[in-house]
Amino acid sequence: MPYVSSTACWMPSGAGWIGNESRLADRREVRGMSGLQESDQIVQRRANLEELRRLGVDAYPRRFDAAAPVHAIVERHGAASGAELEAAGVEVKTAGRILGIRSFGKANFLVLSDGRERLQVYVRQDSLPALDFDVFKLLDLGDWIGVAGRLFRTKTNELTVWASSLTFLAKCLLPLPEKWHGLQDVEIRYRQRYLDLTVNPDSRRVFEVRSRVVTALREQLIARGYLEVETPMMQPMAGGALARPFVTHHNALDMTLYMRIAPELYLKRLTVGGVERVFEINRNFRNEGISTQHNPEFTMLEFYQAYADCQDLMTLTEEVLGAVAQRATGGLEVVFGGRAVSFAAPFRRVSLRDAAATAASSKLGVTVTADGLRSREAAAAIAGQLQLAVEPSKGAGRIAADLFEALCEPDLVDPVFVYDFPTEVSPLAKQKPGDPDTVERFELYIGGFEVANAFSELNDPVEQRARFEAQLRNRAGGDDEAHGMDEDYIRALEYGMPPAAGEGIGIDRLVMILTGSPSIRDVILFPLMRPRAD
RNA sequence: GGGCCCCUAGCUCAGUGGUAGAGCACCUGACUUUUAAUCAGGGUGUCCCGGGUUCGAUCCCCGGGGGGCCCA
Repeated sequence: MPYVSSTACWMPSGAGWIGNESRLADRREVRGMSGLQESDQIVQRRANLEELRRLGVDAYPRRFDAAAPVHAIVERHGAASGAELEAAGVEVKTAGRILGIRSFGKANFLVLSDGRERLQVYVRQDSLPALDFDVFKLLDLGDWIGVAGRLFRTKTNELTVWASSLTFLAKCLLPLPEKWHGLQDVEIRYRQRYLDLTVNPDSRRVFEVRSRVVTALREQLIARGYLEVETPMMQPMAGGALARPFVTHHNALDMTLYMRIAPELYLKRLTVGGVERVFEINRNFRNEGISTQHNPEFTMLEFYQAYADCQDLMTLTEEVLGAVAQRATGGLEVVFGGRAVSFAAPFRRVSLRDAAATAASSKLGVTVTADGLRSREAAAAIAGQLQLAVEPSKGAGRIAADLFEALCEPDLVDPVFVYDFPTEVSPLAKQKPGDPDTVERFELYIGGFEVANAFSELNDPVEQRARFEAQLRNRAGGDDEAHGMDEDYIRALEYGMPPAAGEGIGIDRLVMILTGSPSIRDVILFPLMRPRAD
């Protein structure tokens, strides 16, 4: 950062400022000596700030009574003709950041933005108090101002505020990205999201859709009688999913804590406690790689419903996601990755082993059936053809799940429920009657990746202990994502958990699809980045 | 973790083994309904960092940093 050296602009007026000319001269000297320098644009902006203070203007005032935000004015009067505006004599008072200045001497135009809409302001010397016009002359792109005046339309039919007063609200000391191309550099867009939001209107829209998605999900569940709760994000052991946790430490208790990888086991404890319908929307943390579909912290909705099973949740999911898509985007159809995606119910349904067997048969030219994948030898042979790692600790179930991921996932664009998961990869789900190798579980795929995961919850404490013990054997066999033994959770089950089904929905991925965003980092305001070595 | 690609002005991007350019932004001037305003003049830079090769490196080589995409 070349421009952090001077603190002069933060000092009270006159306390340390040495004037623009000498400042410039100073800079030229400094350049050769230390390498530290400020661009002319920053010097100019600081000079304008000091000049404002010299005029007696409070450069950082407390408040401003904006009667309406810019977007409200545009929405309310955007359709009115010039004659209608003139007849009505519409006075407005609003505020925002200046994103454009077109100056003609005595006639001047500003573009004022509230982050959602832009509104033109007409500034002419003979319509403003003298001081306000002096302030106008010192404005830079990016400054925050308040404006009052009458709405009219220019010769080119642009809705415009004819300013009768102009109030300085805050200074922009650093130059903004270019107005036409916006901010393209994804690294700056993620690291300095405020700049992205300032100059790229599409970025703001993504996060407005995201907010509507979360609101709609919450409303859908509350309307169905669910209770919203918050459960621990720092846990003595990280369970409820197969993933590596982040580790931290509590000093006063001198104990190791893990950032949660899922809220599942706590929400199910609430089911034991008689909360028949419960949900939580919050962050999970998984210590794994970063990709266009993975951020180390991400937002999940998890919900549990007593007396329901996996099948019930398929229906519920179709209803809820349809309502969310409608609410967030205004329709059931979106385009993701250049392909149409429809949220219209019913969603297609296919069993995991069927999907894997069909894909293996057509893509690899082998003959394999869903039942064939129950044999470890058959499954391993196919995995070998795909150069997938087949560790000795992996049974037929894990290999079948690997095959499904490798062969099927990218093709699942329209929503599809993949059901009947191997028990081996589902330590918390209830087995199918008469089929101990398979659990009542589905994952919902949209746009080529997993968006939701649900199952009939295993509530038999003896079977749960056996599943945890199997996981411990996987861990001993080298699987560091295997689940640990959670005695406290088993004790809760021993008190009796009603039959229940539960589901998790990845909010970030759902928003990616609904906004057509190719990377999860486009829908997370501040994605994790390596720190810059400044 | 592996492969490929990127890093040049505030931003968007060109470019070359001879110390760097355009558009916007910025500065000076003109202009009373413009809107990517226009016109005239002005280039504002640690070419990501550190080594190496070379008379000379932003460019070539090696190492490092940050980012992107694909794969695991």
